Amino acid sequence: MPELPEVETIARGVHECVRGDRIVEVWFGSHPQPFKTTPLRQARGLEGRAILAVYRAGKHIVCELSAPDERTSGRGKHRNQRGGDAAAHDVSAQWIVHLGMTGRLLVTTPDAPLEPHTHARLNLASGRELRFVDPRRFGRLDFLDLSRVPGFRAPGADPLTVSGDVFASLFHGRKTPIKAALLNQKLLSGVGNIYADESLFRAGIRPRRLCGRLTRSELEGLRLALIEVLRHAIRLGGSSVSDYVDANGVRGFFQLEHCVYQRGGLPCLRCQTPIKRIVLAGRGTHYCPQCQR
DNA sequence: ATATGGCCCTGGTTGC
DNA sequence: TGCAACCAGGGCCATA
Repeated sequence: MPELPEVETIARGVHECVRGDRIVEVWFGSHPQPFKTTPLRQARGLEGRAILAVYRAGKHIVCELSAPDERTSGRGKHRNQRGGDAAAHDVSAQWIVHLGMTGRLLVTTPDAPLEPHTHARLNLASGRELRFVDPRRFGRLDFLDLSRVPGFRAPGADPLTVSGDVFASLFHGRKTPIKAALLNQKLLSGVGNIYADESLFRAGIRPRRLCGRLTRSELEGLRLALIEVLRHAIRLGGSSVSDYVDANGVRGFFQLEHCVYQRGGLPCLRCQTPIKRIVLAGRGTHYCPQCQR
């Protein structure tokens, strides 16, 4: 499941591949689930725009788009080109991609074999193609016209840049287990099941501990553990569990460094105690009963 | 207001 | 061996 490190890796890869390219033609599949904005509105909105930048916001991928170039948008071909590219670098729309559980964003050539469950194909002026593939259809696509709505903002703080004070205030006084709070995107945006379990292990904190009962120094330890885990995972290109690959179809390697996630019953890498698996907030949760208190 | 549980989906795994 | 039941889970929604 793509979380912060996987989304960061994909966004960087897509950015490198398609920055400056222009969307010439858009094809969308017939399943309605992936579309927050209707496919027709998204397709009309996307065509003719240049991709200025691609970046991660929480678990979302934001594609920043220029105003449409009337020459390539297919409509308004007869208008004059006064102004030309003057506004080409102003962000006037965003395409938002959330990968859900099994979503992939791939840069391919148009003749690459079409994978099952391909829901979106964006033909680019360079001849490349940007594809959204998602078997389980938990992913979502959205188009934001910035002349009508504000730009995308992640619902919570970014785990990599949040200060110790803000981090502590997010969890202060809450009566929910710390693991559930880590998964709450309105508090921190980007942490999912893998990195919640891994950061709690590295911080030595049991997933069921209530937020309000954690000391300030435990919270600061958790923040630093989280940053360490996320940065390490980004360096290794993310965790390839399920079918995660980056924009070029390359797998990550952080799954080889997991200490607890999906290691239920196996010996703790630090103390050999068997890793426990419980269900918390509806999610499989893994921890070492010896190392985590 | 805040926390919990059901639901959407399909592919891989398990069990008979 | 083959098929069916089960499980995984991010985010959204209804409910307590």
